[in-house]
Amino acid sequence: MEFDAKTPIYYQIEQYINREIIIGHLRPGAQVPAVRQLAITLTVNVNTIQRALANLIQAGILVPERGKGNFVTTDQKVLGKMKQSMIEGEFKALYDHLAALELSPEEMTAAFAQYVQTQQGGEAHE
Amino acid sequence: MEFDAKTPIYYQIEQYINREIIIGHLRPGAQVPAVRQLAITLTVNVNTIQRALANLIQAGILVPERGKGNFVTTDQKVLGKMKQSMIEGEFKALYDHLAALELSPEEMTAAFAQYVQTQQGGEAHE
DNA sequence: CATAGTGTAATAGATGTATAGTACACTAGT
DNA sequence: ACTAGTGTACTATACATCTATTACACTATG
Repeated sequence: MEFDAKTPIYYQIEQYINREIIIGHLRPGAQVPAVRQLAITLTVNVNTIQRALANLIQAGILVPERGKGNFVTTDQKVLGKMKQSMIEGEFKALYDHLAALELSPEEMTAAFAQYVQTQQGGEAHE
Repeated sequence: MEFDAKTPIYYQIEQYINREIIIGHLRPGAQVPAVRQLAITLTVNVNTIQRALANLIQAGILVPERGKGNFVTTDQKVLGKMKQSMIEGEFKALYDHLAALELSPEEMTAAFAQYVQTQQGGEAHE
């Protein structure tokens, strides 16, 4: 997996797992791949996986069962909040930066819509 | 100034100065505040300022004059590219993350437009 | 109870980031 | 010349992040 060199890997893994849950690749109650397996898949050290999982456990998104593994919570309230904060976080980052560039709300939406347009036409997924 | 604890301060300062240039607070040819002054204003160490400026100089956005100070380039081509990549970078980050959440292009633009709406109503600029 | 699969803990070392402090070099004004 | 204002360079220290490695604890299976 590719990581942004400017942000901690453990944090990017947290968000990656959150996305896997939101998409449905990891369903509520499902077992998360073993830490040693994740370490291989994501090409990072087990400790880094562990740190990411510890944060997700702390947040109640994953539930650990000793000797068995880590499982996605079935608490829909927690999952709903997580999804909300994930998406809002993305929007807020863009909004704040565009606001710092003194774009009006109309300009923001128009500019982003135009960008999405360009991505649709020239999809050159490498 | 407030910094995101998850990304290097020097990088956030680079982007801050880029924004100041785009907005027009720093015009082409204008002198950037002295490094020691910036260190006080942004409440960081001089070395951190220095590292950010070094990157901007490397990129041709700032032009150093020994003993005088650092100045914003008057090369419109360089400034244009910088502005373009700044805004595109913001869009790309959001687009990629929303795409990872398997939102369609229409859903993306609609969701962002809706978010901007919510920001307009409840503007509690502190 | 032995074993393989899980998570968990602890240590040591490398690297990146940020701070603190000192020193040097160039420019301009007096 | 002196001085004050610039950038620049270097060392030392502290902390966060990541890796490598080893060890331990719990669960399930045979």
